[in-house]
Amino acid sequence: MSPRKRTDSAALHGPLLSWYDRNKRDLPWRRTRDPYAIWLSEVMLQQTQVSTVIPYWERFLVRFPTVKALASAPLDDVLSGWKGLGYYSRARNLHRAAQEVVERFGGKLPSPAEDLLTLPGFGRYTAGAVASIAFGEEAPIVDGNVARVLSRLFEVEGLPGDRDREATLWALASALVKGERPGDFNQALMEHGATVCRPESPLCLLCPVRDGCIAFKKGRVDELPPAKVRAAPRKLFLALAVWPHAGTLLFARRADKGLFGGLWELPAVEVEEDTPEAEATERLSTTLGAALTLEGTLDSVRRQLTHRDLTLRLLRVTGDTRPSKSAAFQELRWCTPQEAEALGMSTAMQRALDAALGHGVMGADALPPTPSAKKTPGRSAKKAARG
DNA sequence: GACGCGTGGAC
DNA sequence: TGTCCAAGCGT
Repeated sequence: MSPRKRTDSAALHGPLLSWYDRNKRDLPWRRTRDPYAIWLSEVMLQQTQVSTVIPYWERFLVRFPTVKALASAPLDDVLSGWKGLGYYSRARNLHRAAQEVVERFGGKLPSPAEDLLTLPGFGRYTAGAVASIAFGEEAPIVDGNVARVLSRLFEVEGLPGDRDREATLWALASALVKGERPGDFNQALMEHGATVCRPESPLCLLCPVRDGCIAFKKGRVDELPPAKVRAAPRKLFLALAVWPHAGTLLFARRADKGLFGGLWELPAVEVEEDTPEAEATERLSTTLGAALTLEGTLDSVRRQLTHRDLTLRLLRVTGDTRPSKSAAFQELRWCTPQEAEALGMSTAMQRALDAALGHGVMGADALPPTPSAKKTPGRSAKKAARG
């Protein structure tokens, strides 16, 4: 690090911190000093917007108030608490990490960041965030916000993922965080990126560190950082078995790895776009180890993920022998629609289930779909949270 | 180092 | 409606 950069670092720390004190949003995890609650917020915020996280964070803490409570809860309950939040391996890692914290550290999150890094789900960012915010350690962080802010301030070139670029950003963040209130400073950097130094139409006129910003000086704010190149989503077609019996439907738990890992679903097999329904039914029969009869088809449910273009085809089936286990799934279970609400399930599968129930597959005397399954809750809370 | 992994909001 | 994105981690 050159002397020039050190000077810049010192000149940025104070202004960003005092800007943060005046302008920070009132977010619920900024009202606690509980390391566990702060940790939870950091995990939920990975690749997820603040407004989405707020209601999840609050509900999750009511349900699992301490590390020990989380560690002793069944994974199914944890995944159910995570339902709809996405990136479900975060929930599995969080659960495993809580158990390790109990076993290895007596139920209290360890410090420094180096120790946190040994726990599942802790990468360099999350370890630095928890270490600085919860424990006051001078640990650097670089997330998408910080990368953008520092790229502009210091005119850091390179695409996201580039080795030299990442090293430069971490070195800058490391130099900058030295000083008073490292946790608040790290949050100031992110808050600044989220609200002022935004990806699109940054508010440079309101920027507290504009005078030191090389990109602003050179008119390159719109060029830095370069947008990451995103691969086109691949198409994925799944055939789902909708198998009603005595007020229940058959559900299956997916393998832990991969898409929707460990979550429950209407039993699914991957098919091709042009796979005939009869053949899809055959494959479901094989997968479930039970002879199925195709009774009819319901609509398809489409769902756009970042990396997948998902089409779920609902096949209404019956069979004489009802399986209770299958080699293809971790677990099978016959559940009423009400019982299914407590299962960890992706939003995509929830939509498919809602569609099936909406078509009356349970028969006339079945319960109607519950209101909670129909629309996203908490709209007003989300709006209020935007800064 | 590249890729797989979700979702709802913004525009 | 389509497109892009947002406080990363694991493999």
